[in-house]
Amino acid sequence: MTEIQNTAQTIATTYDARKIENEIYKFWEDNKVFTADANSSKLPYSIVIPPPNVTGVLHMGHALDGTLQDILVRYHRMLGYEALWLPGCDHAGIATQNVIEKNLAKDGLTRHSLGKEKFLEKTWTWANEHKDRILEQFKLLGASFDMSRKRFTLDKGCCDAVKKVFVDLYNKGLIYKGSYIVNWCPRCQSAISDIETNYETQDGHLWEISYALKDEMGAIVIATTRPETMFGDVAVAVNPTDFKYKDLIGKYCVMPLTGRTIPIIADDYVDKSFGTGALKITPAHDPNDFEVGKRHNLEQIKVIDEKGCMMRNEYVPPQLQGLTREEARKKTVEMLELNQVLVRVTDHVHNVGKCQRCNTTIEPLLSTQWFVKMKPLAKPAIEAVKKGDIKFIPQRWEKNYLMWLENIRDWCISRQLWWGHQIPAYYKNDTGEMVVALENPDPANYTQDTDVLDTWFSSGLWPFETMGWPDVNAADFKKFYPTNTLVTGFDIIFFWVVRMITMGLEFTGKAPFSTVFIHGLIRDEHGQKMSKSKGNTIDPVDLIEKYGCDALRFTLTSLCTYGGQDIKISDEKFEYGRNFANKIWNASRFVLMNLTEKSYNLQLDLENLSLADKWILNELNNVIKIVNDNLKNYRIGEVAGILYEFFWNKYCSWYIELSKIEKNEKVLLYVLEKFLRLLHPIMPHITEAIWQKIPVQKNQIGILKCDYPQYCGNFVFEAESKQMEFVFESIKSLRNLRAEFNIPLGLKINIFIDNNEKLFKNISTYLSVLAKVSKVEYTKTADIAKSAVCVVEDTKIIVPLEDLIDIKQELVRQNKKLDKLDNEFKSIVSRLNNSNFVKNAPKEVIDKTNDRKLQIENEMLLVKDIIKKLS
RNA sequence: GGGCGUUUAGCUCAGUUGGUAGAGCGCUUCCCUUACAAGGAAGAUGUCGGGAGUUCGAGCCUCUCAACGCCCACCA
Repeated sequence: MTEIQNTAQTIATTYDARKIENEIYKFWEDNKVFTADANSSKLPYSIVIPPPNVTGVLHMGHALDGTLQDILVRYHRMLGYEALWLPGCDHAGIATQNVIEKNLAKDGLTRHSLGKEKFLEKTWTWANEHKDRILEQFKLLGASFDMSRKRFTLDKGCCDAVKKVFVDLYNKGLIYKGSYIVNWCPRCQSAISDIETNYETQDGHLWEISYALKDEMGAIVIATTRPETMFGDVAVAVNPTDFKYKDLIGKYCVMPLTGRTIPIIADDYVDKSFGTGALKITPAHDPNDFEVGKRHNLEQIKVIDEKGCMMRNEYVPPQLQGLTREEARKKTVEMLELNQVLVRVTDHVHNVGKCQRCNTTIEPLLSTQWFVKMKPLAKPAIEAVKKGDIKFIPQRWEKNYLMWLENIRDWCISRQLWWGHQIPAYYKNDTGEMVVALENPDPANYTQDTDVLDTWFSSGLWPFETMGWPDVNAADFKKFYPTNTLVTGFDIIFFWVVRMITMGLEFTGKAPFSTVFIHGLIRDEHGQKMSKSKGNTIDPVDLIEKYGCDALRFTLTSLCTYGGQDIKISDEKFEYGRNFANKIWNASRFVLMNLTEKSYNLQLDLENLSLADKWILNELNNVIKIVNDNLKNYRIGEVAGILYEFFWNKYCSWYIELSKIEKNEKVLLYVLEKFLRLLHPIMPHITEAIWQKIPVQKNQIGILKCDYPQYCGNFVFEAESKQMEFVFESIKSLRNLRAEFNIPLGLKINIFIDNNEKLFKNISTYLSVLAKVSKVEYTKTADIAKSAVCVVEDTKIIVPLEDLIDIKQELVRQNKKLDKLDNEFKSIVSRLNNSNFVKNAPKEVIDKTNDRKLQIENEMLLVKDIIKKLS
């Protein structure tokens, strides 16, 4: 009895995932094994995390995204790269400010009643408290973060980077300030960008309103979905080719309710067939009208304010002033009706812009904002993908990316919030003269712009601002930038990926990563997006508690497809990973329990390998090759499947079972150890835990630092593998036969074989244990009248059954088999008889078909022979 | 309006250069065989959405139709 056996026997039969996972993660942390060395001579491999919001709690999306990143990082670490996974958080401007404001509202406060200074103080306190929470949760996933490099988008380094980028872009003329129509959220009290606006289909109306012609009889009828904006009208537009209105172009009309006079103009933009063919132009409250207004040098009249209420000015009738947009619409319609200028109302379905953050209806509003000129920045970003400097996986996302960039519009980057990077523009207190600079030129006389930048402005710099940039000599920047792979969901390609690529190319001259690995979104079991309001969320922390982190990781990984399809999950699906973990645990327990001291090393004695040993080594070697190929090509789901299949159905079901009969401890251990390494990136804890228990001299602190297994020519045993497959087929056939004839397990059987005498002699002990065969005899003349027969390739396995056999049943069984063979035979023959097939098909295919034909022919002969003898 | 995706066993889905279909779950029968009942053995189940085409050969390529889903655009 050895010391190790004692140890192994104390291992519980059911895998206690949480206990072991916590121990193992602590072991890694205590030994600081995730800290990357910028001075290492190894090749770098780096990934920056898509920084989760400080407001966030871990959700399934993070779990998937984090697992995939961790797999890549751990794999490359084992391949011998200096691997860095850089963690951090995003300050998440609007999202965070909304959370704080909501908290204030509970106490009846607003940010304005609190004041900017106090509000920011409160927000910082909150952010500091929450900043580490989500990263701590990521650790529950087994994330091999380098926490020594943890970053936050509002830390000093990021602020410096943001300021430098802003100032440089401004000096290059790529940032400008101007009065344009923007998407305004009346609730957030801020401008938002185009992609932060979501459109929602709503039932509405189309109101047709009559505008009287000036100085003559008649009127022109316009159609609008937003009558309340009419007070900002500056023209009525018609299509220049519209016969109906040809004579009115250049004339004037008088607006109802206010009596203001506006011109009738012609513009191609107007669709003759929509509505009445006449369109009111409101440049201050509609993006299209804004463009029309610019073309015709029209005035811009603002009638709705930043809160979404009617303004108090000369254009808005007094009874409407101060009303909300919704109230004003109702009232305007009433007034129009009263004045008998409302010609017609029809139902009309249209799209309404909503704020991505708070779902408030967007007000297109004329406003002075900061913009980034995107066209010049987009050009190199397009090139980088077209040239292949950056590759998307799956590739189809490239099209999406290119189409968006090719049609890109300027990016509104200023937000009227308090929480974020304040814009580094300073205005002279007396003259208002503006200076854009890294620092305030003269704090006594200059005041900084109060706007802050879009959150995505700072996260767009993430891959290099976290590496020490703008100091281009920073060790991390030199070693780990550009990063290798960016892992994220498709939902933030435009928000984030595009910005990182454009900014990275502009400021570092290099693409920030070479591969963008896009995965699907996690959905609930019905395919619905998970959301708190729907109440269909699954909490990854709950899953980890219930099934274990490795189980969660394994299940998620196995559900990933190369096409990056969305992933539907339900609680029960994680039993798959948990069961696998338990299987690994118990198989390892078996191996460790059966190890004797002479096998306390991982060296194989290649001279003394059995058929089974060679088979499993050959299988392992193939798996090693396929797994490496797939990992390199981001086919990670495939890897999970291959490792599961190998371990469960090859190693456990056959090799361990065979080893109970005839054992090669060294091979048993060798294969297990290699398997643990192969699986480690996906299931890091259990593989580490078991590896630590293997009683051999180790030159690494943990499995995470071990080399990843590589294909080796010494372990190619194809012929032996084929033989083993034949053995398995034989055993399976005999088991099947036993089941069909209800032969109790306790009853051993004798068999006769008419071929492969030597092989069967060799494996008689296997047959004895695995198919309960007591005696194997070779004969060409067995009497099969009272026997059941299995035909396995070129061999008849004859099982004399005496009174256990029902001849009729056996005849049915054999005929069924013959039918099956005959079907395949016919199809093969018809193919081979087809001269075009023989002429056109490649030689290998024809050879293979011929081989198969011979094999089937042979089997059919054997089966026919049996049938003849039985009848 | 433009683009993309999906449609394969009862359910959830794989299927990588075209060579007569796979997994997990579920189901049926049997087994607590000393690693594992979160287990073991045996088994059943599919005109691969419809149609046409290319090909010796199509789940896979082309066209077309249908259903569902997503993204972009925003005719007021």
